Amino acid sequence: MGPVTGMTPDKKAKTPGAEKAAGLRQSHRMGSLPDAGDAGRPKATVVDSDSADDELTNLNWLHESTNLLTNFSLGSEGLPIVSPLYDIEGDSVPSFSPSCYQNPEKKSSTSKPPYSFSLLIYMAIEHSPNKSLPVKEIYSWILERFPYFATAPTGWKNSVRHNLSLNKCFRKVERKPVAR
DNA sequence: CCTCATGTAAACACGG
DNA sequence: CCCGTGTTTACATGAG
Repeated sequence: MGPVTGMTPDKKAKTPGAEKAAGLRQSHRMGSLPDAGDAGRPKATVVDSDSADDELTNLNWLHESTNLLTNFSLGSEGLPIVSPLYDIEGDSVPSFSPSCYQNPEKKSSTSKPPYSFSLLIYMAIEHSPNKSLPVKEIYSWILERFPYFATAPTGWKNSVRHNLSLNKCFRKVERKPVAR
Protein backbone atom coordinates (compact mmCIF):
# COMPACT_ATOMS: atom_id res chain seq x y z
CA MET A 1 0.00 0.00 0.00
CA GLY A 2 1.61 3.05 0.85
CA PRO A 3 5.24 3.32 1.03
CA VAL A 4 6.41 4.79 4.19
CA THR A 5 9.36 6.74 5.10
CA GLY A 6 10.70 7.08 8.48
CA MET A 7 12.34 10.02 9.93
CA THR A 8 12.99 9.58 13.49
CA PRO A 9 11.35 7.06 15.57
CA ASP A 10 11.43 7.25 19.21
CA LYS A 11 13.17 5.10 21.55
CA LYS A 12 15.10 6.10 24.50
CA ALA A 13 17.81 4.19 26.10
CA LYS A 14 15.98 1.50 27.82
CA THR A 15 17.16 -1.96 28.30
CA PRO A 16 20.86 -2.03 28.63
CA GLY A 17 22.41 -3.38 25.56
CA ALA A 18 19.51 -2.67 23.41
CA GLU A 19 17.68 0.34 22.26
CA LYS A 20 19.76 3.18 21.34
CA ALA A 21 17.71 5.91 20.07
CA ALA A 22 16.44 8.97 21.57
CA GLY A 23 14.26 11.76 20.72
CA LEU A 24 10.74 11.87 19.70
CA ARG A 25 8.65 13.73 21.99
CA GLN A 26 5.10 14.55 21.87
CA SER A 27 5.22 17.87 23.49
CA HIS A 28 1.83 18.32 24.86
CA ARG A 29 -1.14 17.13 23.11
CA MET A 30 -1.19 17.41 19.43
CA GLY A 31 -3.49 19.81 17.85
CA SER A 32 -3.49 20.41 14.23
CA LEU A 33 -0.52 20.11 12.09
CA PRO A 34 0.02 22.63 9.45
CA ASP A 35 0.14 19.83 7.09
CA ALA A 36 1.22 20.69 3.71
CA GLY A 37 -1.58 18.89 2.21
CA ASP A 38 0.19 18.65 -1.04
CA ALA A 39 -0.51 15.68 -3.13
CA GLY A 40 -0.50 12.46 -1.35
CA ARG A 41 -4.04 11.77 -1.14
CA PRO A 42 -4.25 8.15 -2.12
CA LYS A 43 -2.25 5.97 0.00
CA ALA A 44 1.37 6.22 0.47
CA THR A 45 3.54 7.10 3.21
CA VAL A 46 6.63 8.94 3.00
CA VAL A 47 8.80 11.00 4.92
CA ASP A 48 10.07 13.87 3.36
CA SER A 49 13.13 14.45 5.19
CA ASP A 50 13.30 18.07 5.76
CA SER A 51 10.25 20.06 5.96
CA ALA A 52 8.07 19.31 8.76
CA ASP A 53 10.87 19.19 11.13
CA ASP A 54 8.90 20.24 14.03
CA GLU A 55 10.86 18.46 16.55
CA LEU A 56 14.48 18.55 15.80
CA THR A 57 14.99 16.77 18.99
CA ASN A 58 14.39 13.56 17.31
CA LEU A 59 16.72 14.09 14.47
CA ASN A 60 19.60 13.68 16.80
CA TRP A 61 19.96 10.00 16.87
CA LEU A 62 18.98 9.70 13.31
CA HIS A 63 22.37 10.78 12.25
CA GLU A 64 23.91 8.04 14.22
CA SER A 65 21.72 5.51 12.63
CA THR A 66 24.75 4.27 10.88
CA ASN A 67 25.80 2.42 13.91
CA LEU A 68 22.42 1.08 14.47
CA LEU A 69 22.07 -0.30 11.04
CA THR A 70 25.54 -1.61 11.06
CA ASN A 71 24.33 -4.40 13.14
CA PHE A 72 22.03 -5.36 10.41
CA SER A 73 22.80 -6.47 7.01
CA LEU A 74 22.56 -3.18 5.44
CA GLY A 75 24.73 -3.61 2.44
CA SER A 76 23.09 -6.67 1.21
CA GLU A 77 19.69 -7.47 2.24
CA GLY A 78 18.37 -10.92 2.47
CA LEU A 79 21.00 -11.55 5.03
CA PRO A 80 19.28 -12.96 8.00
CA ILE A 81 20.87 -11.65 11.03
CA VAL A 82 19.08 -14.31 12.76
CA SER A 83 22.05 -16.18 13.75
CA PRO A 84 21.12 -19.74 14.33
CA LEU A 85 22.45 -19.45 17.73
CA TYR A 86 21.01 -21.01 20.67
CA ASP A 87 18.06 -19.45 22.12
CA ILE A 88 16.75 -20.57 25.29
CA GLU A 89 13.53 -19.37 26.41
CA GLY A 90 10.26 -21.01 26.40
CA ASP A 91 8.45 -17.94 25.57
CA SER A 92 8.35 -15.30 28.07
CA VAL A 93 11.00 -16.38 30.35
CA PRO A 94 13.42 -13.76 31.31
CA SER A 95 15.39 -16.45 32.93
CA PHE A 96 18.75 -15.22 33.89
CA SER A 97 19.54 -11.65 33.93
CA PRO A 98 16.79 -9.40 34.90
CA SER A 99 16.96 -7.86 31.54
CA CYS A 100 18.96 -8.63 28.54
CA TYR A 101 22.48 -8.24 29.54
CA GLN A 102 23.53 -10.28 26.64
CA ASN A 103 23.85 -9.26 23.11
CA PRO A 104 20.62 -7.85 21.96
CA GLU A 105 21.37 -8.60 18.41
CA LYS A 106 21.51 -12.16 17.34
CA LYS A 107 19.37 -14.64 18.99
CA SER A 108 15.89 -14.28 17.86
CA SER A 109 13.79 -17.18 17.00
CA THR A 110 10.83 -17.37 19.13
CA SER A 111 11.46 -14.55 21.40
CA LYS A 112 10.50 -11.03 20.97
CA PRO A 113 13.16 -8.81 19.56
CA PRO A 114 14.56 -6.25 21.96
CA TYR A 115 13.53 -3.55 19.61
CA SER A 116 10.33 -1.69 19.78
CA PHE A 117 7.99 -1.51 16.86
CA SER A 118 9.14 1.96 16.16
CA LEU A 119 12.69 0.78 15.74
CA LEU A 120 11.68 -2.22 13.76
CA ILE A 121 9.78 -0.09 11.34
CA TYR A 122 12.52 2.44 11.18
CA MET A 123 15.10 -0.18 10.41
CA ALA A 124 13.00 -1.64 7.69
CA ILE A 125 12.49 1.69 6.08
CA GLU A 126 16.06 2.75 6.42
CA HIS A 127 17.21 -0.39 4.81
CA SER A 128 15.19 0.34 1.76
CA PRO A 129 16.90 2.14 -1.08
CA ASN A 130 14.60 5.03 -1.11
CA LYS A 131 13.79 5.19 2.49
CA SER A 132 10.24 4.33 1.84
CA LEU A 133 8.36 1.17 1.40
CA PRO A 134 4.86 -0.15 1.47
CA VAL A 135 3.41 -1.57 4.58
CA LYS A 136 3.50 -5.03 3.21
CA GLU A 137 7.19 -4.74 2.70
CA ILE A 138 7.67 -3.66 6.21
CA TYR A 139 5.89 -6.73 7.37
CA SER A 140 8.09 -8.90 5.21
CA TRP A 141 11.26 -7.24 6.29
CA ILE A 142 10.46 -7.75 9.90
CA LEU A 143 9.33 -11.27 9.28
CA GLU A 144 12.52 -12.06 7.53
CA ARG A 145 14.77 -11.09 10.34
CA PHE A 146 12.50 -11.90 13.20
CA PRO A 147 10.81 -15.21 12.69
CA TYR A 148 9.23 -14.60 15.97
CA PHE A 149 6.50 -12.73 14.24
CA ALA A 150 5.84 -15.57 11.92
CA THR A 151 3.71 -16.99 14.61
CA ALA A 152 2.76 -16.18 18.06
CA PRO A 153 1.21 -12.85 18.45
CA THR A 154 -1.85 -11.90 16.70
CA GLY A 155 -2.13 -8.36 15.92
CA TRP A 156 1.48 -7.36 15.63
CA LYS A 157 0.67 -5.98 12.25
CA ASN A 158 -1.92 -3.90 13.89
CA SER A 159 0.74 -2.59 16.17
CA VAL A 160 2.96 -1.83 13.24
CA ARG A 161 0.26 0.15 11.57
CA HIS A 162 -0.54 1.79 14.81
CA ASN A 163 3.01 2.96 15.21
CA LEU A 164 3.10 4.12 11.66
CA SER A 165 0.20 6.37 12.31
CA LEU A 166 1.04 7.37 15.79
CA ASN A 167 4.58 8.47 15.28
CA LYS A 168 4.95 11.55 13.28
CA CYS A 169 8.24 10.15 12.24
CA PHE A 170 6.60 8.20 9.54
CA ARG A 171 4.96 9.92 6.71
CA LYS A 172 2.67 8.59 4.11
CA VAL A 173 3.69 9.30 0.61
CA GLU A 174 2.28 8.75 -2.72
CA ARG A 175 3.64 5.81 -4.52
CA LYS A 176 6.88 6.93 -5.93
CA PRO A 177 9.27 8.75 -3.70
CA VAL A 178 9.95 11.16 -6.42
CA ALA A 179 13.56 11.95 -6.26
CA ARG A 180 15.47 11.38 -3.18
C1' DC B 1 1.80 9.43 42.72
C1' DC B 2 2.06 11.05 38.21
C1' DT B 3 3.79 11.14 33.61
C1' DC B 4 5.46 9.09 29.60
C1' DA B 5 6.64 5.42 26.37
C1' DT B 6 5.29 1.17 24.60
C1' DG B 7 2.28 -2.75 23.47
C1' DT B 8 -2.25 -4.49 22.27
C1' DA B 9 -6.95 -4.80 21.10
C1' DA B 10 -10.44 -2.87 18.74
C1' DA B 11 -13.59 0.34 16.46
C1' DC B 12 -14.04 2.63 12.01
C1' DA B 13 -13.47 5.10 7.69
C1' DC B 14 -12.15 4.02 2.87
C1' DG B 15 -10.76 2.26 -1.41
C1' DG B 16 -10.11 -1.84 -4.23
C1' DC C 1 -19.29 -8.02 0.84
C1' DC C 2 -14.59 -8.79 2.20
C1' DC C 3 -10.00 -7.35 2.86
C1' DG C 4 -6.01 -4.31 3.45
C1' DT C 5 -4.68 -0.09 4.91
C1' DG C 6 -4.70 3.98 7.86
C1' DT C 7 -6.42 6.53 11.83
C1' DT C 8 -7.77 6.85 16.37
C1' DT C 9 -9.41 5.33 21.28
C1' DA C 10 -8.90 3.07 25.18
C1' DC C 11 -6.52 0.31 28.43
C1' DA C 12 -2.63 -2.07 30.60
C1' DT C 13 2.21 -1.83 32.06
C1' DG C 14 6.68 -0.64 33.29
C1' DA C 15 10.26 2.85 33.83
C1' DG C 16 11.48 7.17 35.73
